[in-house]
Amino acid sequence: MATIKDVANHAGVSVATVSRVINDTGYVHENTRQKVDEAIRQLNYSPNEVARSLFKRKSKLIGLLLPDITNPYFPELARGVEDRMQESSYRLIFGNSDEDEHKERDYIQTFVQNNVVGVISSTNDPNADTYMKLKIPVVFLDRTSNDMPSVYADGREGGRIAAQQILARGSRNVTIQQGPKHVRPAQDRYQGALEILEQSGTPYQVVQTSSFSYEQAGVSAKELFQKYPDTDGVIASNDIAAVAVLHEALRLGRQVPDELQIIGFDDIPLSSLVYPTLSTIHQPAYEMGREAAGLLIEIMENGYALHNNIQMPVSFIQRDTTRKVD
Amino acid sequence: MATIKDVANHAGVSVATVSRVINDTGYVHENTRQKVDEAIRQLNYSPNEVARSLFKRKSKLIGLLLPDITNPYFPELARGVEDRMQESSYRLIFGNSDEDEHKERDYIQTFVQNNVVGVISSTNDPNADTYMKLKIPVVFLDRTSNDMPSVYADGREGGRIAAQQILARGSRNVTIQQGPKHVRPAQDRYQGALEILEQSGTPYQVVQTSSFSYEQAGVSAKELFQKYPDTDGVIASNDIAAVAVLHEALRLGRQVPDELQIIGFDDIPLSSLVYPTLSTIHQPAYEMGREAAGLLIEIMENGYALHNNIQMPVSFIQRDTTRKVD
DNA sequence: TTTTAATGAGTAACCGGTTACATATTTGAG
DNA sequence: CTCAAATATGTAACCGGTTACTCATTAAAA
Repeated sequence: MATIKDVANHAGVSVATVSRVINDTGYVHENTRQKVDEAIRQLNYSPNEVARSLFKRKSKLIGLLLPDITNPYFPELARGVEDRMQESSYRLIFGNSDEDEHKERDYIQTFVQNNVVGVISSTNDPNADTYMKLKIPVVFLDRTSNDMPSVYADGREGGRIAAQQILARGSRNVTIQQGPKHVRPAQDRYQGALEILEQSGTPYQVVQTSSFSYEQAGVSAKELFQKYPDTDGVIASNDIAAVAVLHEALRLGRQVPDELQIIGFDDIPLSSLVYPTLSTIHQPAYEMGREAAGLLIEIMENGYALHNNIQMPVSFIQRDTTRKVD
Repeated sequence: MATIKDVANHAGVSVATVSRVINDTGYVHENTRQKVDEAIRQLNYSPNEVARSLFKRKSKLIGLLLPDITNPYFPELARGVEDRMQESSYRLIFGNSDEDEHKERDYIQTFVQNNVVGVISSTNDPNADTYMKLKIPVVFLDRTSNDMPSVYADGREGGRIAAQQILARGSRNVTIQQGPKHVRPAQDRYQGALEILEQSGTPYQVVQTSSFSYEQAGVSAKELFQKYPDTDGVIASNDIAAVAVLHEALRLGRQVPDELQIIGFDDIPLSSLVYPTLSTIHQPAYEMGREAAGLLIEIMENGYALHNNIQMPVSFIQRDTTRKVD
C-alpha cells in the first residue's frame, strides 16, 4: 500500500502538504493541490486509518454489542445501526454478548483498545462498572437507563397492551410466559401484562422460559400445554416463543384463534409469514437501531444530546392469532 | 487510559521491558516481571491495539462482509464466524453489502485502511479486482471460487435433491422459483433443480424472484399462485420464499402437503417452527461460518491451507410440507 | 581463572499519519 | 513604496506501541 510519503515524493511536496490536501485543512495552492490529487490517483492512495487513529486518539469505529444476532429481532437493530453509521462513515466492530457479563466486558475492552469513538450496547446492566468508567459515549439500545443515553421501546406498556387485547378479545384463562429472568426487556413486558391481568381479576398463570433460543422455544411451548391444557390465551415472551406455541397448538389440534389466542412480542418479519399470521406487539426495531446510532453520533459530535432517552412507541398488530373486534 | 510509558515509570523500568513482559518475548528477570505485572494491575493497563497495529502493520481485526444480516440465513453464518474468531481472539468489522458491488468495494477499502489481517466475504464476484488485488487473505463464504479459498454448500446438488424429492413424493406439475439472477448460490440451486426436472420429463414452470426480502417473498408467492394455480409442488428459492408460499397456499385453502408440496432451501431455524413444518434443503450455516473462520485463520497463520475449498454437504430435511415416503 | 555464552535491560528508530511552529512569498492597505 | 496580513510550504515532534542494537552482568565451559 502506498503511504503518504510515497504520495509526497511522487508529487514533489512534503507529507504535511499532502496531509493538508487530503484533510482540506490549512493553505494549499491550487496547483499544488492538483499535483497531489494526481499523485493520489496514480498511486491509488488511501490514508491509513490506524495511523490517524493513533495520533488523534480516535478512530472512525463504533463498538456494537448485541446479545445474539441469531435471534431475528437483533439483526433488525443491527441493520438500523449500520445504515445510520454508514451515512456518517463510521464502521462497526461487532460482537455477540450472549447476555454474558464476562463476554461483554471482554468486548468493551477490545473496543477501547481499538480506539472506538462510541459504543452501542444491549446490556442488562447499564450501570455496571464497565460502562460507568468508560470515557467514550455509550448508547444503550433496547435497554433502559435513567441517567445514560438510551433508545428502547416501552416494554411495560407493550405488556399491558398485550394483556388488554387478549382480554378484550375474550380469553378468560391466560398464560403468560415470563421470559428469561435476567433479561430486562422480557421482565418489563411480563410486568406490564401481569399488571393488567391482576387488576382484571381473570384467572391466569405464569410459565418460565429460560432463554430465547429456538430449541428452548419449542420445549417451553410443549411444557406450556402439558401444564395448562385448558389455557385459551397465551402472551408469549417474544415472537419466536409465540411461533413455537402456535406450532404446538396446531399440532395438538387447537383452533387458533377460536379456542386459543396467541400474542407475540417484537413483530419480527416472519410473524407475518407464518400461518395463521401472528398477532403481536410491534417494536420498531430498525428505527430503534437508527435512532441509537443517530443519538450516539449527536453525542460524539456535540458532546451532548438534546434528548438522551428515546422511548419508541409499541403497538398492537392485529393479525390472525387473535379474534377480530371492532 | 494508561500507556506503556506510565507502566514503565510506575515500575521503574523502560518501555522496552514492559513490552517484553506483555508480549512474553526476550529476557526478563522474574523480579522485574513481577514489578511490571503489578504496575499493570494497579494502573489497569491494557495495550493500545492501534499502536501495535501501526507498527506491525497488522491488527487483530477481520473484515466480514455479508449481503444482508436481516436475512435469517446470514446471522447463522456470522455467528459461526464470530465464535471461531473469538476463540483465536480476533474481532470483526462487520458490514452489509446488499449484494452491491460499490458498497462492497467501499467496505473492503476501509477494511484495508484499518489493517485487518483477513477478510471473509459473500460476494457474487470473487474474481473482481477488489479481491484479486488484495494483499491480505480472503475466504469466500457461501460462494465458490476455484482458485481462491472458499467455504460453500453444494447448491447445485441441493437443487437436484429438492427436485428429486418433490418428484419422488408425487408432484407432477412443479414450479421452481429462480431467485435473484445475480446471486450465485440462488442460481446454482436453480440449475440443479432444472437439471433433474428436465431429464425427468415432467412438466414444470419457472418463476422469477428478484430479491430475498420479506416483502418480495410475499409478493412472489401471490404471483406464483396467480400464474400457476394448478401447481402441485413448489421448489422455493429459499426458506423465506418457501414460508411465504406456504402461507399463501394455506390462505388459498390448498392442502399442504396433500395437494401441494413445498421445499425450501437453507433450513433456517424458523423452518421447524412454522406450521406445518417446512421440508427443506439443509445447509450447515453455523458450521460453514466456523469453517470459513478456521480456514482464514489457518491461512493467516501458516501462509497457506491444506484444503482451500471446503464444500459442505447439503441434505434433505423431511418435514411436513412434503408427503411421507419410506 | 579465563573465555564465552546466556541473561537482563535500556536507547532510539520506526510504523504512517497530524499539526505546531518556522520560514518564505505574495497580496493589499495606507 | 512600505509593511502587516494572508497565503504557501516545509521541518520535526508526537501518538503508543515494537524491536534492533548496545552494553552490562551473570552463569557455564574450558
